[in-house]
Amino acid sequence: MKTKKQNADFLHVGRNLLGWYHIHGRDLPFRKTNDPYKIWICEIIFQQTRIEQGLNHYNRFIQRFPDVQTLAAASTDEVLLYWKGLGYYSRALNLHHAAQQILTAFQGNFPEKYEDILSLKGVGKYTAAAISSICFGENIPAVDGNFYRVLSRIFADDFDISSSKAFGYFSALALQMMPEGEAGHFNEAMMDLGSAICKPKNPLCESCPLNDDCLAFQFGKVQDFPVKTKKTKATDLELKYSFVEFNGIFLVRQRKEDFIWKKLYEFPEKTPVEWAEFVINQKRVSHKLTHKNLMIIFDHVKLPSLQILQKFAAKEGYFLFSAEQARQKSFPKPLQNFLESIFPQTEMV
DNA sequence: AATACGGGGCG
DNA sequence: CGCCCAGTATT
Repeated sequence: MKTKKQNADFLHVGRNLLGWYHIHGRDLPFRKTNDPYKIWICEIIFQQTRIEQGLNHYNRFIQRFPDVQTLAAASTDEVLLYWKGLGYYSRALNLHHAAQQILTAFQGNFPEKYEDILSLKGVGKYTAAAISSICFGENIPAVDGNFYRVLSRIFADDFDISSSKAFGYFSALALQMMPEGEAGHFNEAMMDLGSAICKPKNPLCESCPLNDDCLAFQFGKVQDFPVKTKKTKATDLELKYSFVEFNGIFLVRQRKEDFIWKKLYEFPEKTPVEWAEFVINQKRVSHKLTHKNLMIIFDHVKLPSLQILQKFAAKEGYFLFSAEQARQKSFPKPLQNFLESIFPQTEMV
C-alpha cells in the first residue's frame, strides 16, 4: 500500500523525531566527537552488532589505536586481537587495509567527500552516509535496519526490505523527512528510536513520539512490518580439532583469509594415529554461525615429552603457544571457550 | 540478485 | 530454535 502523504507531513514527522532525540537520545562515547576516524571505527564495529555487545570493544580499540596512523602501523594480529569475539572478522582486516589506504591515497587525512569515503575498503553506502552526515554535515540518510523497520511501520509500507532496491527506496523516503542541515542527528535519532522504542519485537508504541503519525499503529498492524521475504537456510558443518599439549604448551596454526574466522588462530585438525593412546579426553561442542550449525569435536592430547611436540611443530609449520601467548592472539569464540576451560586460572579475554 | 560472513539476545 | 542486529564484499 502506497502512502499519499505530502512533503510537509514528512517533515513534520522528522521534526517530531528530532525533538524526541534531543531529550531521550542515548549518551554514547562516540556521540561526543565529530572525529571522522572515531565515527568510522564505531560504524564498522556496530555493523550487525548491538551497542551493548560492542561498546567495550570500541573503547579498547580507540584507546589502543587512537588515530589512523596508529592503526595503519599496527600488525594484523594485533588488530584482530582487539576484534576478538566480535565476529565478522573481515571487518577488522578491511579496517586495517583502509587505514593504509588513507595514508597512501589521502596523505593520512581522513577523506571528506562521500565518494572518497565510499572508496575505503569495508565502507559501503550506509557507513559512508553515516560518516558524511555526522562528521561533514552532508544531507544523506544512513539507511540501516532501523530505518527499514521505523519507516515501513510509519507508512505501513510493505516494500520488501530484503530486496536490493530497499536501500534506495527508503533513502528517498527518509530524505523527505529530514530537516535541512540535521542529517547527523536525524540518522542517530532513527537508530535510537529503532533501538529503544520501535523494536523488532514488542515495540513500545504507547511511548513512541511518532505514534500519532504511524499508520501501522493506527491500523493495529505494527507486527506486520517490515515485510521481509528472503529466507536463508542453515547448513551443518563438523570440525575436528586436536588440542595437542605438553605441560601447558600446545599446537596452533593460523587460518587463511577465506571461509570463516579469517586469519584467526586454531588447533590442528586431526590426531595422528600414533598419538591415539595419548588422547585423554574428547569434548563435543555445538556452535551456531549465521548460516551454519557447527559441531566441533576436540581431542585433548597430552604428549609425554616436549621433544615430540617441538618436532611436530617444526615439521608441520605450526606454532607452539602457552596460555599467556594465546591470550595475545585472536581465536574463534568456541575455541576461545575451550581454552578458558583448559586454563581456568588464566583470564583469556 | 543471491549468498556468505560471527556472535549474542530475545520471544 | 528462528529472527534480528549501526552492512559489505563477492559471485
